[in-house]
This record gives sequence, structure tokens and C-alpha cells, in this order.
Amino acid sequence: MTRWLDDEEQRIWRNFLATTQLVNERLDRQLQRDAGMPHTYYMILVALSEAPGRSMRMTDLAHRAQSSQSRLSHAVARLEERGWVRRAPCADDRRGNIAVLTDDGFAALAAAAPGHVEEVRQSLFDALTPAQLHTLDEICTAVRSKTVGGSS
Amino acid sequence: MTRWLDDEEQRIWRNFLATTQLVNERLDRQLQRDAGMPHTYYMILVALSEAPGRSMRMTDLAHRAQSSQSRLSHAVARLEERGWVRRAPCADDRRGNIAVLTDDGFAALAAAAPGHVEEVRQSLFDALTPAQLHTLDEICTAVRSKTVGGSS
DNA sequence: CTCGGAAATTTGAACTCTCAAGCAAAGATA
DNA sequence: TATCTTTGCTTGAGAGTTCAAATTTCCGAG
Repeated sequence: MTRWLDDEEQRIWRNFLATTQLVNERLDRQLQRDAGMPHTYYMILVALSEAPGRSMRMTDLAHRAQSSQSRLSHAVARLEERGWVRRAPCADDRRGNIAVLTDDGFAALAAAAPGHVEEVRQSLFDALTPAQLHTLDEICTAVRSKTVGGSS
Repeated sequence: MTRWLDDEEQRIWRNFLATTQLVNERLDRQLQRDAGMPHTYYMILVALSEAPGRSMRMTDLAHRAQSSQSRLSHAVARLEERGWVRRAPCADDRRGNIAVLTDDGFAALAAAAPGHVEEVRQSLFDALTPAQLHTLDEICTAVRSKTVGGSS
């Protein structure tokens, strides 16, 4: 009673897989090469840069940057070593930690952004028509809203 | 002269990113949990299982399984330790190596497949209408055919 | 035949990610 | 106030990925 994929579904699935992997690899490679950081770190810096005070609680930051808490914790540790982020204790909750984007971190992000955006355009947007882009948006929303939370 | 993303493009980009990451995570988690292997290993086993003689040259296998040669080499080493794949020298090219799927490897794949397919359906197909699926296919093809090879 | 470059593959080190534990502080309950 | 549970975050170990540097073999030009 397994709902196997037929040939056409298989083809589409593999097409999808190859595509998303391609985009991811290009993104990661560009950032690593030109800015010396993986895409996940870039997302963390972006999230911080958009937060009020360029700072955020670790848990909130994890959600914003689409990261697990453990991953974020490790990543922030590395970013702290580079002087791009620093940690500060949270005033109203002594368990909490706040990650703050430093000026150096902001500068690193600003330096990395143009090359990254260009890669995003070349890897995705430039290949699509406005109509395709619109449908892609709908597709992503549909996939995400389906079974967002699984029982653990 | 950076071609920045406007607000709408930003939103779509992040939607896309979150979606592909979600699908990937679900895939990886399901396989790791239920079959004890990451998705990349699964793809290698699938590629081998579909090859004549259930065997393939390393380089061909790397292409088929969307892997770098280095990654494949490491992966096959691990798969060999589990007895799921073995290496054989290549007859007509002494540099070459052939990866062969063992019976145990085939059995492991067969055991993993149903759960994986179900996850694929739940994570992607079930959320989409036939029209969306068709467009998704076109989108992926468009993205992949655009700038397939970059100058290195 | 010989030399030099290209191709096939592996290896090692550095790095990131995941998972399972492990603390410490906060909240709830009695 | 004395637990008990939950929340926030970190830590360590194990595993996979990447990049650059070998290694071995093949191929073509002299």
C-alpha cells in the first residue's frame, strides 16, 4: 500500500531535487569564496541586522534565521570569535542570551551583500518569468502551510 | 549598480529558501531516523540500483547521485564499511573504480524506500495541485538550464 | 619511446551540522 | 518554601561536507 511515484512524478521529483541543490550549492560556494562564510552564517547576520538594536534573543534569532538552537549556538560562537557578533546577558530573564551584531559584523555583511544578491538573481530570478515567480511563491506557501508542525 | 531585491522579491526569496530547507530537513530526518542513512547515501544507493549490473564507475555515479567526487568517495567508503557497496577495479581503465551495490545494500534500499516515498509525498506532492506541479517542473527546468556551467 | 599534461580517485584536515545530554533559571504546585 | 516541570541555551561527540593536495594511470606531442 505504498503510494509509489509514477515515472512522471519521479522525473519531477528529481528535477526539483537537482534544482534546489544546485541553487544551494551556488549560494554557499559564492559566499564561502567571496565572503568567507557559509550561507547559514549570512542568514544570521541578516536577521540581526534587521532587528531593533541589531540584537535578538537566541531563540528568536534561531527562528528568524531558520536554524536549530544548537546550530545557532555553535554558529554564534564562531561569529563571536571573528568579532562579528557578541553575546550579552538578557536583562529580564537571566537564562536568556542576546546576540548583538557588532560594527565589524555589520561591515562584513554589507561587504558580502552585493555579491550574494547578484548570485541570488543569477541562480533563480533571472531564469523565471513573472508568472512563474508568482506560482513559485504560491507553491512554496502551499508546501509550508501543509503539515507545518509534526507531532514529536 | 547592485540589482537589489525589492520587498516582494525578498519575500518570495525567503519563502523559497524556507521551503526548500524544510523539505530537505524532513527528508534527511526521516531517512536518518527510519533507515539510519542520510539522503545523500540514499541517492547513491538508488543510482546504483538502477544501473546495469547494479554497478557504476565512480565518476558516473557522482554525476547521477548529484555528488562531488570527494563526497562520493567518502560516502562509498562508509557504505563499504556497512557492506552495502563494494569497490571493484575497472577492467579497461586501471585508474577507474567501480562501485557495486551488494545484496545487503539492495535490501537496505528496499527497506528504506516506502518510508522515504511517503515522506516525499507528504512533504511536496500532497500539497500541490496538478497545475502547480506542472509549473514547478517548468521552473526547475528553467533554473537548471540557465547558466548550467559557470566559468571556473 | 618519452615527457608533460589531463583524468580518475583518494586522502586529510578544517569546519559545520545533528543529536543527545547537560546546566541554570523560571514557573507552577502544593 | 520545597519540589517538579518547563524553558533557554550550551556543550561534546559523532558524522558528513568541502577544499586542496596527493597518487596513479592515460593520452597525445615530439
